[in-house]
Amino acid sequence: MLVCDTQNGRCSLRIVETEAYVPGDPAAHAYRRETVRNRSLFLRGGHAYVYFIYGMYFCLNVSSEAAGVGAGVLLRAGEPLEGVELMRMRRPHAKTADLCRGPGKLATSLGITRLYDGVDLVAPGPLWLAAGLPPAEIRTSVRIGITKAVDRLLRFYEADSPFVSGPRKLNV
DNA sequence: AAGAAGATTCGCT
DNA sequence: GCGAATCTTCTTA
Repeated sequence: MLVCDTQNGRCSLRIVETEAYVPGDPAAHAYRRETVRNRSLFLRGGHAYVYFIYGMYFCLNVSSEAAGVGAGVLLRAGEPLEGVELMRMRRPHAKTADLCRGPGKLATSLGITRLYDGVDLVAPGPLWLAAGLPPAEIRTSVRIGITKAVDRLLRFYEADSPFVSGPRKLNV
């Protein structure tokens, strides 16, 4: 689960879809070198990397390797748990099932901005990861929206979740 | 110094 | 299904 506290209250969700961006991966933001933008990917696993994309959306990653390596897991979709009303205020036109269906939507619904970049997600703070109900079955597919390393099966999603974004074909 | 691309979403056709 | 919105960052000249 992912929990986010803001001035307006608490929101939480159960993570149902992720994508891995691994060391040596041409599609990864950390592929070339450490920069001001991607430095959080180089923190010890469990830190937030929040970036701004397409001039309007934020996306949240969890760094996933030892300090200095540079890798992360993009949180693509979640099942809303706490704070559904607050999420609805942030995305007034979305149906409940769509509140966190997609990386930009997920960040918007939870109120995640670059202010959360670099936060330790396994320590007390405004944003953290918590244990939740594990998925019954995890499936894989190619990653969505990238142009490099397009064949790698590094997208992971809960098989039967209605809160997953994008295609749900088995191992494609 | 300038330009293009980008781990997306939404609205319209 | 397609294109616009919108801006930061990195690359190239």
